[in-house]
Amino acid sequence: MTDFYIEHQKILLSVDCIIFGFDEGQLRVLIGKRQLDPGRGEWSLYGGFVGPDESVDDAASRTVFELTGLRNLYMRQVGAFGNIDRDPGERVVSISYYALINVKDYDDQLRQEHGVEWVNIKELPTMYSDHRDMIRKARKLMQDKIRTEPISFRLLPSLFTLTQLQRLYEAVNGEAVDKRNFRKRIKEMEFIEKTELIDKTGSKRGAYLYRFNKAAYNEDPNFKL
Amino acid sequence: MTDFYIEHQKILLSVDCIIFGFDEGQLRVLIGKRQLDPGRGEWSLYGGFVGPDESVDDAASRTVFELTGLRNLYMRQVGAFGNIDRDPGERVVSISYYALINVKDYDDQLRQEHGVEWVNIKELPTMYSDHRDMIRKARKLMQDKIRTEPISFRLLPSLFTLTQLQRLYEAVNGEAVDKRNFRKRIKEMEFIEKTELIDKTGSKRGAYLYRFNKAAYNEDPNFKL
DNA sequence: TCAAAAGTGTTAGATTTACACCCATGA
DNA sequence: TCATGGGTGTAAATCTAACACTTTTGA
Repeated sequence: MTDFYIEHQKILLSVDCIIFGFDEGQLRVLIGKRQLDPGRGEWSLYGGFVGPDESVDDAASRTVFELTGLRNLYMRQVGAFGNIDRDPGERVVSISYYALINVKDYDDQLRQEHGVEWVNIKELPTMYSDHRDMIRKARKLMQDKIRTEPISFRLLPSLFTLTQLQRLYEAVNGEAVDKRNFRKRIKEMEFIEKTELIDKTGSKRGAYLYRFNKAAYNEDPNFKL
Repeated sequence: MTDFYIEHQKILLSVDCIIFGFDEGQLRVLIGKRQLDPGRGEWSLYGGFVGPDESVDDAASRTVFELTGLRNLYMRQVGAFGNIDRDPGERVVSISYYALINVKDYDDQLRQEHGVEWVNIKELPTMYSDHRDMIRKARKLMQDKIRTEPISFRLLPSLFTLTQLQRLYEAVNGEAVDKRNFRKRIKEMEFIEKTELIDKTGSKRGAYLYRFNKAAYNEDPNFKL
């Protein structure tokens, strides 16, 4: 490879991952105490550096896989964060991504090994560098997406009740919605299929379980909430 | 500065700028023939490298200033483009930004000196590397923003007619809108002020000129189109 | 038997869309 | 005088938001 741009300086590139999960009616993010200097001990996102032989997207996927053991998650880029002094150690430009996971898919032992915790998005602590900005922006992007694309199901088990789905929307958007109006809109989307299965964990009476039919969605992708 | 992250490799970081303008009823982008190898002669966005002593945002502003001589433009990050082989010369990760300018503010001689042209967004040629993807994504982001924030005025002279404003929306969104309905919505926004001035360049009868009152907007920022 | 969550329709109000004609002027 | 773009209102249709009671069942 020729050095076409030899006169320009290179910069350290990292990725930081905002892992969203939904549990106990709350939207949560995986964060942990930073384990290296500088900033050791501060609350931080999980991240990594971009290697010379991987795309930035791949670096993000790899990092999320290291942390969660999960692949093929819904992931989107949040943006590049490039202030000069954003990293107290050295100039590092970071590109952050958010990912959606079903918390039940995440092995709790693996979580503990990485020293990360599920923190309610409404109760974020002070965080290292610009990580709080990253989370704020990721949340905003995710909110916008979840209204127009059927990605909410990535945060739920493959079978879910309508109440679970509603609670998820409420947690993401930060406000309660009317149960009847919500269900009315869900009924119009044929790719959200009612099964004959009943979930009895959430109530005595039990609630029907629904599933997202991806093939049906692809045939008639009209999603709006 | 200590080398905390010494084991990691650095990467060349560039910025690429999508400059949007509105002229003759068309949404246009500034592009030029690439003047350096590799890819010399291919249609390309104007870009630059991120220096060690500037933030990525600053690098983008600087690059846009080099090209246009304009500062304090409305600029937003489009995202990081980080495929390994996106640059045929060497590994370069690029962060793209879009900017909105009033074409009349851009000195045409400066334009020619840089060898860039205003190209209709609907008639983009084949472009260098992933620049077309950048433009597509920038346009999408801009479309979303222009519905909810009063940034359209950045693409127009400070005095404009309602027909100009309407044509701009039509060009950005790619579809015609009803004149009466459009004007009805404009009238509801008090920060779009009618002046007593008449523009006679667009018609024999002449049309009232309007202006965007930023202070009034800040007091009651309810914009929606 | 009662507490707790599941499930179900209607109506008023607000918003959006469709639509057609007269006006002023310069060429 | 006529071609061109400027300017204006109303009504139907659609969408949104508000609202309350019955059901089931385990404790």
